[in-house]
Amino acid sequence: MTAPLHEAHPAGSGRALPDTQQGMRRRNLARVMHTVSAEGPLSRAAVASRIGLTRAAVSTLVDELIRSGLLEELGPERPGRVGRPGSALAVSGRGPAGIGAEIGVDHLAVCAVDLRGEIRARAVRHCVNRGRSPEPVLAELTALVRQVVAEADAEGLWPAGLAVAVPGLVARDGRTVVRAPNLDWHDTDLGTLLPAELPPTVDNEANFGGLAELWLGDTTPRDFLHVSAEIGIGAAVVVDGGLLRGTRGFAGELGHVPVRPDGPECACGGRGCLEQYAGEEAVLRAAGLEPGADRVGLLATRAADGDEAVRGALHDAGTALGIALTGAVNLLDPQLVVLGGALSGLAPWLLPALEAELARRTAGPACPVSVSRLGPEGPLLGAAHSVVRAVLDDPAAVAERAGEIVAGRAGDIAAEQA
Amino acid sequence: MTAPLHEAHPAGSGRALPDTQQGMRRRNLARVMHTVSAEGPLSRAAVASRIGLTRAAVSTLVDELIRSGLLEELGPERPGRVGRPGSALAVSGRGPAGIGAEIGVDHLAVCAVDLRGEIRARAVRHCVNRGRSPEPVLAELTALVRQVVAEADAEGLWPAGLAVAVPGLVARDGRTVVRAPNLDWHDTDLGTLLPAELPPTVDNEANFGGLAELWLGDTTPRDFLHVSAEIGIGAAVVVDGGLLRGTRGFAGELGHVPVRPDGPECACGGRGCLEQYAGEEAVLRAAGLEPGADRVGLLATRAADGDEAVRGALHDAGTALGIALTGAVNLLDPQLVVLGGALSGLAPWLLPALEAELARRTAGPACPVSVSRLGPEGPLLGAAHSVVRAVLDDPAAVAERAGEIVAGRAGDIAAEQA
DNA sequence: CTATTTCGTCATGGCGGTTTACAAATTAGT
DNA sequence: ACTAATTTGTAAACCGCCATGACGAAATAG
Repeated sequence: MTAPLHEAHPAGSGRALPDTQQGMRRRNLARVMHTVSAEGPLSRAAVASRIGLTRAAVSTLVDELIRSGLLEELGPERPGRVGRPGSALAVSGRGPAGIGAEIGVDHLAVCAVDLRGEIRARAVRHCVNRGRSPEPVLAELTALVRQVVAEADAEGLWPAGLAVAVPGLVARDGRTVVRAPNLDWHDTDLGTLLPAELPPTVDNEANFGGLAELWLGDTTPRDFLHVSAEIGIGAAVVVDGGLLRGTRGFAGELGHVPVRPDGPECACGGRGCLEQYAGEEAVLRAAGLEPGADRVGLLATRAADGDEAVRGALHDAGTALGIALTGAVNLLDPQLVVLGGALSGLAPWLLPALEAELARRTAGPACPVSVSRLGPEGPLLGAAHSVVRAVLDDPAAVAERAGEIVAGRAGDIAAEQA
Repeated sequence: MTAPLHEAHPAGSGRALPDTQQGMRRRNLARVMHTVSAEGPLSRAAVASRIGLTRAAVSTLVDELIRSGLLEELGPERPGRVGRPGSALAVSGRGPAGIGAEIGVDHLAVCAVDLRGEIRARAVRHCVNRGRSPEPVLAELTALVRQVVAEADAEGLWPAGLAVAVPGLVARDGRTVVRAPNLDWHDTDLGTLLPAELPPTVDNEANFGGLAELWLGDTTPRDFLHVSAEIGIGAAVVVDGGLLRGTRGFAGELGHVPVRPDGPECACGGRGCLEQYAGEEAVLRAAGLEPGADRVGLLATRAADGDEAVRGALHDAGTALGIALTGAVNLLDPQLVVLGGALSGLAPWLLPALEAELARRTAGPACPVSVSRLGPEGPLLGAAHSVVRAVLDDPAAVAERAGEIVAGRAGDIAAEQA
C-alpha cells in the first residue's frame, strides 16, 4: 500500500464484476495474448517469465489459445543460446479480424486488420457526404464493409467487430452521433444503420486517431494529447494508456477552447475559439484561398512554394494552437503533444509558432510536440485496431464465437481431427 | 467484449502483476471492506449479493477481516423481514487510522481519521510559514503529528500512514515539493523531514481537496473538476473516480491557463494567465485592498456589505474563471465543476459571472457548477481519508502490520484468547 | 561424448470460491 | 401455539487454477 496511494480504486465501492477464478483465467489469457502480440514470436517460457506465471500455467493457457485459433505455433526457434530451443508462438494470422471504417466529408473507407496488426483488405470510395442524409451514406458504407468482409473471408478471417470513425461528437453509448457539423448530422443512431451481423462501435475520429497513435505510433507514451484537425479541431486525451472520454463522450473538444475571449463569434456561441484561428475555414480565409477540394494539400504546396499569405496564415494558426495547447498542457501535464490528421501535413509551418508560444508560456521545460507518422490514416487504423485490442483484451469471449464459426466449417474440423 | 471497447487496457502489454490466487483473495478482501464501508452495517449475505460472491466465500473473507481487526461484528440485525436475521458487520472504529496533515501559508493542521471516516483527533497551529525554510516547519509539523498520534493511540487507533497536503507542485514520487511559490520552497524532499516511523505521502492540496470532494462531498460524481484557490489557483481533475496526475504530477495547473493571451505578464513567463485575474493578489489589487491576514474573509465581508470595488473585482475574477473553465470543460467534459477552498466562501459573488461566461461559450447545456460543502477543510480531510482508502484498497497489507501492532499489546491478546 | 542449460510437460498439491446440505432464527399463516 | 416458509451462517465435498518439483527432450560448451 505504500506506493500507489489514492489511485482509481481497484475494488470499487459499487457493483463490480466478481473476482472469481474464471475471471483470473480470462485475464491471464489476455495477458498471454498481449505479450505475444506486443513482443513478437515468443516461446512459452519467455511468456511465462514476462507475465510472472509458471511455464506450466502458461502451457495450459497457450493450449487453449491455440485450440481457439488465436495463437499459432511457428515451430522451434533457432537461437544461438544454450539449452533446448523454445517453440515460437505468434498471434494467428487467420481467425478474427477487426473491421475499421471511416466516414469522411468526402470519402468512405473500410479496412480489415488481423490480430497481427496487418491490413488484409481495404476499400475506399470517394463521394461527397457533406449534407447528405445518414441513410444512403450508411448503406454505401455497409456495402463497402460487406465487400471487405468478403475479401477477408477469402483469407481465412472472420470479422470480430466493426468500429466506425466519424467526424463529430459521439455519445458514450458508442452508437449515436450527437453532432457532426461537417456532415450536418444530428442525434443519429448509427447502430441501427450498420450491418446487424457485426457488433458495431462508433467513435469520434480524433479519438480513433489518438488510439492509433497510442498503439502504432513510433514513440508511444501512455499520456499524451493527440490533436487532429479536419474541418473542426479535435483532440484525443490519452491518460495512462486509455482514452479520456468525458461524461457525455465529448472530451477533447479543443476547437472550442477560448483563445482570445473577445475574438470573432463562433458557431458554438462563444467568441475567439481556437477554431476561429486554426480551423480549416479560418486558415483558408486568412490565406486568401477559396474553399474547395483537397484544400489542405493546396495549403501545403502553397506554403512550400513560399506563399507569404499562406505562411502567415499558418503561422497565426500555430500561435493560436500554441495558446490553446498551453491551457491543455497546464491542465493535463501530458508527456507529449502529437499533431495528427491534416495537421501533420502542415506541421512544418505550424510548429515553429506553436512551439514558441508553448515555450514562452511555460515555466519549466515545455511539453514536447511531435508529428504523427500516421497522418490521415490514423482514424481508420485506430478503428480497426480497436476491435483487435478488444479481442486481445478478452480472448475467451472471442474463443466462444470462434468455436461456432469454425464449427460451421465442417471440412476443416474433420481435417483437423484426422 | 461488446461493451467496453478500447478502455484502459486491463491486461497491459508490458510487465504487470501476475494474476494469481493470492491477488484474487486480496482484491476480494478489498471488495468486502469497500462494500461495508460504503453501505453501512451489512450482513454477510448482503455483502455476498452485492459483490457477487457466495455467502460461504464472504464468510471466510469476513472472518479474516475480523481477525485482523478491520471489521467488527455488531450483533444480530432486527429487520421486520422474514427469515433468520443477519449479523451486522461494520468497519472497525479501532485499529488503523489515517493521519492527514496540511501545510498552509499561515497554519499547520493535523488530524486522525478512523476507518469509519470519523475524525478522532486533531490539532491546529497558526504560524507564518511563508518564506520559512522547510526544516523548522516540518519539525513543528512532526511534533503536531506525534501529538495527534498519541491522542489517537489513547482511543485504540494506530497510524496506518501519513498524508501531507502542500500548497504547491508535488512530483509523482509523492515526496518532493517541486515548487511552492507561497512558501518559497523548491525541490524539497519532505520524505526525509517527516516522521520516519510512518510511511508518508505528499500531494498538492488541490488534489487532496478534490479527493475529499469525491469521497465526502454531498453530490459525488466520478468525473469532475475541483477548483480550489488559495493564493495560486489549482484544480483536481477527477476522472472515473480517480485523480488525473499527469506525467510529472503537475496536472490541474489551472492558474496558468491563458485567459487573455496578451494580458499582463505572469511569473510563469506567460501572459494573461488566469492567476493574473482571479488569483488572490490580483483580486485584492483590483478591489483596492492591501495584502494581509485573512484577506479572503475580508473580501467576503466587504462584498456582503456591498462594496462595489470588491464586487467588481470578484465579478471580473468570475469572468476570468469562466473563460478558463470553458477551455477545461471543452477538454474534459466533466459532469460537474466544484468550487472549493477559498473560492467556496466567495462563491456568491463569483458564480454569476462565472456561470454566465460558461453558458455563453457552450453550445449545448452548460456544465453545472457547484460549491463545495467542505470549504477549506477539504485538503486536510482528503489527506487523512487517502490513507483510509489505501487501507480499504488493500486490507491484507495492513492486516500484517496490524498483527505486529496487536502482538505488541500482549495484554489485549491474552484477554482475547481467554 | 559428456556435462550443462533450457524448454515443455506431467503429476501432485495448495488455495480459493462454489455447490450442496443443514441447523438456527425469524415471520406468516392456521 | 404450532407448523410452514424464509433467510442466514457454516461445514463438507468438489472443482478449477496456478505452483511445485521432477522428468525427458533438445540444444550448447568443453
